[in-house]
Amino acid sequence: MAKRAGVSASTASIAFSGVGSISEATRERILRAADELRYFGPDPRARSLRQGRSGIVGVVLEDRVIHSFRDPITIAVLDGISQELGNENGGMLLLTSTGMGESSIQSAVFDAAVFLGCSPRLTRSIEVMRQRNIPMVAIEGQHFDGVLSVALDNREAATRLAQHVYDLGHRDVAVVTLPMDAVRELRALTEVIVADATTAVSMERLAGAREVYPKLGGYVAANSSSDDGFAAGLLALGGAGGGWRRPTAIIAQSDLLAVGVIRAAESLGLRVPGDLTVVGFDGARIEGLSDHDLTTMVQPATEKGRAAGRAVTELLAGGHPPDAHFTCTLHLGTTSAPPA
Amino acid sequence: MAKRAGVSASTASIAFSGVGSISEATRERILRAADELRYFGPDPRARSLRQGRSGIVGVVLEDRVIHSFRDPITIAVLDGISQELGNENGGMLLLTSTGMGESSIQSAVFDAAVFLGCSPRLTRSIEVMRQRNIPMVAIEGQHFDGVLSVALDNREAATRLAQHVYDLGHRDVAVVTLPMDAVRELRALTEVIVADATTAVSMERLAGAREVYPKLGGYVAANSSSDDGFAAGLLALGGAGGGWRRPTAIIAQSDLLAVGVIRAAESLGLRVPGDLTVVGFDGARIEGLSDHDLTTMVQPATEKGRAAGRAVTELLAGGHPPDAHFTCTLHLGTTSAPPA
DNA sequence: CTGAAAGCGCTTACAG
DNA sequence: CTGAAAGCGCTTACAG
Repeated sequence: MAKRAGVSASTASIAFSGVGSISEATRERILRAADELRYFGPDPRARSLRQGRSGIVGVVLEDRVIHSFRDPITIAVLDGISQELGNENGGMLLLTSTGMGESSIQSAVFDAAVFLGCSPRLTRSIEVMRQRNIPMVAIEGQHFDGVLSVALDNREAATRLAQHVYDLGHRDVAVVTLPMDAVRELRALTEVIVADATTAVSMERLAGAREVYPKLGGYVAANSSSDDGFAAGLLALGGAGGGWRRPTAIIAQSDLLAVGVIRAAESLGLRVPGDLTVVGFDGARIEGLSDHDLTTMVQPATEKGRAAGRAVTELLAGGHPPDAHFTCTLHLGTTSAPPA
Repeated sequence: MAKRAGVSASTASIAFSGVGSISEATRERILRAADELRYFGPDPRARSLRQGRSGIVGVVLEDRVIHSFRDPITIAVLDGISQELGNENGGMLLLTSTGMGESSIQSAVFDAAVFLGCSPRLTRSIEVMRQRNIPMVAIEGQHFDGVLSVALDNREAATRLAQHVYDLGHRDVAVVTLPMDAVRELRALTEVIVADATTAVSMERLAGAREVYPKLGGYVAANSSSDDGFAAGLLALGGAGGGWRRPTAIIAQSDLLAVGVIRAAESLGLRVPGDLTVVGFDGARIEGLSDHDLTTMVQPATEKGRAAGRAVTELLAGGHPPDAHFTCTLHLGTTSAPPA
C-alpha cells in the first residue's frame, strides 16, 4: 500500500475520501506523497467491497445488445434512465437476459437493476438479487414481488387503437405481432403460440386488440424491425386460396413493423391508406416513411426511463417510491382510412 | 457465510467455481445446503476483489449518453464491441468523459476500457488506468502511449471527398463542422477555434478538406444532429452583404449535419443538387432524406467496434494485438453535381 | 479430497 | 487529529 508514503496508515483513506477530520498539514503531505508514488486513489474493487456500493446500475436488456440498440424505444428508455442517474454514479452496466447471459446477471457487480421488460426467464436472477438486497425496477413486463414496476397501458392502448380501426369500418383485419417468446422467426400466429407466450408486451397488445377483434389472427414477426415487418407483411397480404380475403387493415405491434408492412404493401402495388390501413405502436417517429404519417399509439418512452432512473435513485437512498403507470396517446396519421 | 451449512469451509468455493478437485458427495451436499439457506453463489464484489477481475468492460463515451445514443455511428460501434465481447463477460459499462464524469471513470469497477474518441481531457484517467494496468483501446482520437489504437483515415477520406466536390467544379464552398471543443453552440469557424480545437475527428476532417480548399470556412455546429445541421445550413446559405457569394457546395462533417443542411437549403427554396451540392460523412444511411441519396464517405463503423472488442479480449488474455486502421469509401449519391 | 491460514485493498468504528 | 484493529466475502496456495 502506497500509504506508507507519508508516515500515517489509514489516515490516508480520510485524506482521499474527504470524510472525517484531518489536519491540513498531514493531508497535504499524504496527497503529495501519493502523487510521487503515482498512487491515484483507492482501488474501486476494494472500495466497493468494503462499502457495499459500486455506484453501478445494471440495465438488463431483453434482447441482445445488437437488437436493443436498433430499437428506438429502447434507446429512448436508456436515454431517460441515464438522464436521471446523472454521471455522478458509476454508470450503466448493460446486461442481457438471453440464454447464458443469466449467469452474468448473477455474477456482475452492481447496486441496483433496471429490467427492460420482465419475463419468467428472469425469475431466478430476481430471486438472487432479492436475496442480496439489490433494489430492482422493471419497465413493463410481468410483475414480481419486490420489483418496483414502471408500467404502460399496453392493453388498453391496443384496444383504443383497434377500436379506431374498427370505427373506420374495417372488418377484415390482420395483426403482425412482436416476438411472443424466445423463438425468433416469422410464423403464423396460432393459439398454441399465444398460450405459451412469454413476452408480456406482445401478449398485452394482442389481448387489447382482441377486445375489439376477438379472433384476430396474423403473423408473429421474427423481431421488431422494418425488415421483419416487411416479411410478415408480404405473408399477411400475399395469401391466396379459397375463402381467403385480403385484410383491409393491418395492426402492427410496433412502428418498425408497421413501416415494413407499408413497404410490403407498396411492393405489392397496394396503396396506403387507399387499399390498406396500417397502424403501428410506439410513436417512434421513424424516418424513411416518405410522405406517410403513421397512425400509431404514442408511448412516453423517455418518461418511462426517467421514472425508472428516479425510482432507482430513491431506492438506493433507502426510500420507498411507488409504482409508476404511463399512458399512450393515439396519433392520427395518414395511414388509416375507411376501407375502399 | 453460508458455508457453515454443510460442514466444510472454503471447499464450498471449489464446489461453486468448479475449479479444483472435490468428491461428488460433498459437492452435492454443499449445493443442497446452499439452496436451503438461499445462498446463490459468491458475492460479485468480493470475488472481483480477490480475483482482480470483474468481467466488466468500460466504454467511455465522448458525449453525454443522451447524445451518443442519437448518433448512428456510436450505436454501430457499440454494436460491434458487444458482438465481440459476447455475453460471457460481465457486460459493457457506459461511462462519459464529460466534466464530473472523469471521477467516475477513475472510481468505477472494470477490467478494460474502450474510449470512443480520445481527447486530452482523458489524460489523467489514462494515467490512472495505466498505473492500474487496465488495458485500454481508443477508437479514433489522439494517440496516447499504452492505449491501443483503432484508427480511421478521417483526414485522407476528407481530402478525397473534397476532391470530388472540387472535380465537379465547385469553387465557392463552405463547411459545417462537428463540434471542435467542449463549447456546444453554433459559431462561425474561426482560426482561433481551429487552433484551440480538441476534438481530433473534427480537426482531421477539416484538415483533410483544406488540402483541397486551403481557406475553407464555414460554421461549427452545436452537435451532430440534423437540427444543428439545419441551423448551421441556414447561416451558411443565408448570408448577405457586399462581396459575399453563396456557396455552391457545402461539405458537412457528418451525415446528420448534411441532412439538416439539405433541409435548410430546401427551406430557402434551393434545390439539391441543382442549386447546391451537399456531401456528408459517415455513411449512416439516415432515413428521412426523402428521395435524396446522400453523397458521403462511408466508414466501417461496426467493424471499428468489433476490432476494439477483439483487441480488448486479446489484451485481457495477455496478448499484444496490433493497432487497427480502417478506411472510408466514397459513396456517390444524388446530392452532388456540377454547379449551375 | 478437504481444512486452516493468509490476503485481495480498502474503510469504519474505536481508542489514544 | 491520528493510529491499530477488525473485517467486507471471497479465493488461492499449502498442508494434512
